[in-house]
Amino acid sequence: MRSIRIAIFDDSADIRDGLKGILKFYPDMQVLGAFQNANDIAGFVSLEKPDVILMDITMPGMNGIEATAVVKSFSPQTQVIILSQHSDDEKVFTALRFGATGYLLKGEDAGSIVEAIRTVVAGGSPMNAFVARKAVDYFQKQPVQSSRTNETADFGLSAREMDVLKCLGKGMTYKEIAADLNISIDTVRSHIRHIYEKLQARSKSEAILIAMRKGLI
Amino acid sequence: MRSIRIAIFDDSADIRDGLKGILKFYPDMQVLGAFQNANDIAGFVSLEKPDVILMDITMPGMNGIEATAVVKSFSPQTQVIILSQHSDDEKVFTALRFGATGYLLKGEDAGSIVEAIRTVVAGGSPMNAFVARKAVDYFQKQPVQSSRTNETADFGLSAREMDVLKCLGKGMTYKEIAADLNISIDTVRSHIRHIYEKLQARSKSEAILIAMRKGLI
DNA sequence: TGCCAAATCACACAAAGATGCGATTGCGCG
DNA sequence: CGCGCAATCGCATCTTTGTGTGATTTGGCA
Repeated sequence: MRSIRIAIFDDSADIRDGLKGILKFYPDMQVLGAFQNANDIAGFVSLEKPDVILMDITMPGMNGIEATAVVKSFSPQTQVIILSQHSDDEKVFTALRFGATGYLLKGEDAGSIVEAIRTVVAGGSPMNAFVARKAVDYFQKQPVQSSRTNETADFGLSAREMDVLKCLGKGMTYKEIAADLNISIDTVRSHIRHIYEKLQARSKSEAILIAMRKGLI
Repeated sequence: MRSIRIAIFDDSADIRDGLKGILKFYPDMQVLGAFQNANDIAGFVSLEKPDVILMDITMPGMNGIEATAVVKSFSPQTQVIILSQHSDDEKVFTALRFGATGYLLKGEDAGSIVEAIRTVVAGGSPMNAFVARKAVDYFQKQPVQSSRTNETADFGLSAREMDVLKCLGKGMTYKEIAADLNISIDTVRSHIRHIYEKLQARSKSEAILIAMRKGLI
């Protein structure tokens, strides 16, 4: 069986060395190269056309997402597995849209990495479960509005305030929110006032950013 | 720690018994019941509100997808893991859209099932890699445009526009941005206008949300 | 060299949002 | 049974934002 030809792009030498060290134990995996940035990735992939690329998402210069797009344009058959620090990254979708096939989190054990490489070669998409959750949530756009109970803990926000906050998180205007929730625009104002107090925000933009950071939306 | 309360819906007695047999070995997993069809699922979930349901996708009477929708409407916090024979069906999307959180193939080993249950409880989405591939392919259906106006690539945004966008991404007002970048407020307006055109946004909130989704900030 | 695009600024007006100061209703809880 | 709080709504006022319609300068490049 032909060995799997792999390239690594990551700005951390530790990660690069770690990955190389792991893959060294597998005779059917051949590391073609490990690079600290993706600036010359076009030339490399068009020359080598690796089977799999392990791609860090944050690198100086060209980031992992742009790099993925470049890879796919020069060597469509190359499978890109993104390695990211966080799962709460909106970048998941962008990376997938730009052609990445797998999405792992740093800190997966060695076995997972190797398994992921075999999986992409076999035609699957190795996804960290928490990353996958982002994609799943994407499919479930419609809010399955639930508990009318006022014990929505999270930030002291009531259920209704959460409804409004979710609307803010979709970029809706006061008017749209009022229509959507079947209440008057003044009630929307009222809820938003309280949301601002509780989240210590001063504008819609701030409220959205805080809510996202705190995982409320 | 409270044990995880689980229900099983599958028309095959072998599968039901197999799953029960596996879960019996884990003291923190409690099987509330195992049923051969989902016809009475509404009453059951509204009464028991299980933490996790293992749901076969093909059952006589109500199928697993409809059943999932019912479950989520009566007990939104219940996590549904679909068990399917094949990964090559459309049903993946439908099931996810109707509220399923995990999607496994029959024939996963015992450890995977147990791990999947723990994963959904922890807030992740256990997905078989080949099922995940379907979802990934879905994201890649919408192809990407590569407009290269200025070298800042991403969305045709110029370097200065990116500066302004990053400020937006911090929740700053026009006035604050103007001060921060040492330009007049009208110049800020001007840049934001162009950002809105390029991102197809109509407000700060929308611009921020789009920019985050696309990985620009 | 002449055109273009980016960056800067200006003014005016309309729309949206933020805030201050209310009011009423209905529900749970001590 | 009264208290508090969530949810609803109203109005007034000011600030911020969005948009239409301009202008000037500068650097690149065909």
